[in-house]
Parts: sequence; structure tokens; C-alpha cells
Amino acid sequence: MASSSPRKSADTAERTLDVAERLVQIRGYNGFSYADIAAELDITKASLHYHYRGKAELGQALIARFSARFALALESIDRDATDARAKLDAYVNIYSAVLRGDRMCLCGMLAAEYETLPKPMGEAVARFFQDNETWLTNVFAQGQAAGSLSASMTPSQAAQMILSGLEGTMLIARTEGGLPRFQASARSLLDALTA
Amino acid sequence: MASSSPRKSADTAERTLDVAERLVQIRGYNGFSYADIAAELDITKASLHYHYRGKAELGQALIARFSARFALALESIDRDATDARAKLDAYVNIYSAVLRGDRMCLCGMLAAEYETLPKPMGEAVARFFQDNETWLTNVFAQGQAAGSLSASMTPSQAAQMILSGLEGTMLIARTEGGLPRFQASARSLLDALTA
DNA sequence: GTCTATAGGCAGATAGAC
DNA sequence: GTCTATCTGCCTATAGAC
Repeated sequence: MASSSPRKSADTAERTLDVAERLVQIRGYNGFSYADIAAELDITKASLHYHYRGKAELGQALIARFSARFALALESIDRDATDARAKLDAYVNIYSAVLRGDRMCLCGMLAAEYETLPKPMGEAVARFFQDNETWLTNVFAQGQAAGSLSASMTPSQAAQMILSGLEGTMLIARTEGGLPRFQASARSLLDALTA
Repeated sequence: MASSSPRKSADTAERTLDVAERLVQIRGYNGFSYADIAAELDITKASLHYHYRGKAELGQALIARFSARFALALESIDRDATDARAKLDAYVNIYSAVLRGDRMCLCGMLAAEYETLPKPMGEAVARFFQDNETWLTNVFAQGQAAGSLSASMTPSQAAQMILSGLEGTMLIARTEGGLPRFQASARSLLDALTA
């Protein structure tokens, strides 16, 4: 925006998203409140309502930013990495960075709470997974064409296997094993799909 | 127990677990209340507190029953199925039955909410995954010895891949694709591990 | 074993002053 | 933009009658 005020290091709306994002990734959408955010930002709940009309609106903004950031990261990978396996390794690194903060993937967390989410949030979560699957499918098709990735399943099947494998591993690693466990499992997963 | 009263078809304590289990599997531990259960059973919240002192105690009972039932199912598989691949297919069928009711695995759901759970609940969830991994590791070792399962990774790695793959697929399938998607992904997963 | 009644707290949200 | 003050409703939980 950069419209009205003399641009602080991070305005309240953005810092609200930062705090809320972390809370959702660690505690879940039904596990945090406006009061939690207000306390961390040292403002009142009423002030938060100025920036986001309600929790549902905040939730949508959260997914929108997360998805946009993820899309940028994927574009960045497409620019920097050449072969398919390198792209997949970089893809795994995105998840590793999340888990390093003891966080769950935002959309993985919201997927668990899917039945309790406002409809627009649920739809945005589903789109996130679709977009990731599309990207992974393309990467896998590229890898198969180059002969570097296993041709024992379709690119679409492999994409689902990677996506759900990483989300599931994240989910379980948070209860035990943490980042080391996640990285070992991710390596096994990719190795199983490498020709 | 079967101690005091003339044993009804299902006493309140048991029916409470049935309702609470479904609510947790669909909405999560932080997404249901005593009021929800009371309404379904047509009793008051106060009556529920007679059977389970508080929500944390109910939560522990939930995991205990779920884990015990799961353990019985695994014993049953060990009796009925002969080769390793048949055991894994039967294992997947347990998950399919859960998803058929639009439910998430109880412990998969609780894993997402791990950071908000009372300590005893969190520990019980971690144990559930450990027990499953142990069983799967043994099945995989058996399959490798018989030459029916892929020897390209250790039994322990394969067990983690199956467990997290199924949990992750369940998580995502609930947002889109449902049971058909889960079953297709599970088949891909097992096929990838079959020699 | 189930009830009524109630406590005490926290949730999401709004009105209106500054 | 942020505040104080407040609302309404739901949450978990308890005391005590039946």
C-alpha cells in the first residue's frame, strides 16, 4: 500500500499477520484468539478489529499471504534450479524452514481444522494444495522426460505422494523427532522417486 | 466394568466416548465442547462431569480407547493375513474405514493440535505413532525377508513413509477428493514399496 | 446418575471518545 | 489508529438437591 503514514518498519496490519500466522501454525486456528495477538503487539483487541473486521477475515488474509509467498518461492526455484531433483530438494527446504520454527505448514494445520473453518478459508486451503500439486506434477513430468525421476507412476500420482508425504511427516515429526526426523524422511521419500 | 447397573445397550460413559471421538475426529479437540456432547446425548453438561472429571480426562480416555482398538485390529491382521503386502492392504483399510465417515485419524488430528494438548494427551499421541511404526517396521522386515517388498530402504524408513504418507493423504483428502483420492494415493504408495 | 443453578473466565465483536 | 468500556454468548467446572 505505502499510502498514508511515513511507512514504519512494519505497520500493525502486517505485524498482526506475522503474529497470527505463527500462532495458527503452532496452535491452530481454533487455538488462538485476538487477545493473544493483542498481547504480543501490546495493543488492544479493539485496535485489531480496525485492521481486520473479524477472525474470519484475518484468517483469509493469512492464507492469501502464505499462498502468495509460497508461489514466489516456487517461481524462484524454477529460475534457480535446473534439474527436477534439485527442484524437489529445494521444495523440501521450504518445509524444513517452517519446521525449524516448530511450526506446521499453515495450510496443513488448517486442513486438520477444515470442518470448522469459514467457507472462504476452506476453499483457499484446498486451492493451496491444488497449486502445489500442479507445480509438483510439472516438475515430475520434467524429471521423467529427462530420465532422472522414476517412471513407475504418473507425474500426478508422484506429486500427490510428495505433497501428502511431506505434510504427514511434518505432522508427526512435531510430536517426536522434529527437524532431523523430517529431513531423514523427506530424503527417503525423494530417493524412492528418483530413477 | 459391568459392575453396578443391569448393563444397558451402551452406558453413558461409553456413549460419551463415541460422540466425543467423532467430534474430535471431525472438528478437533479445540473445536468441540461438553455442550456439544450433552446436546447429542440429551443430558446436561453437569452429568458429563460425573463420568469424566474434565475435558482433559475425557481426551485421555479417547486416545486410550482408540489406541487399544487399533492394537486389536493389528493383532487381527497378524492372525488373518499371511504375506506382508496383504497386511499392508489390511492396514490401509483401517484408515479407509475412518475416512468413510468423513473423519480424520484421531491421533492425526490431535497431532496437529499437539502444542495445545494437556501433556498426558500429547504423550499418548506420540506413543500411538511409535506403536504403529513398530508394527509397520516388523511387517516390512518380514516382507523384505520374503522378497515381496522393496529392499531399497530400511524397514524403519519404509514404516515412517507409510505412516506419514497415510496420515498426510487423509489430511489433504478431507479438503478435496475424499475417500476415492485417499484410496488411489494409498495404492500408489504401497505399489512404490512393493518389489 | 442426572438434574438445576451458578460461578468465573474468555471468546469475538461493537460504540464512541480521543 | 488506538483507546476505554461494554455486550452477549459460550466455555469449563462445581455445589448441592433429587
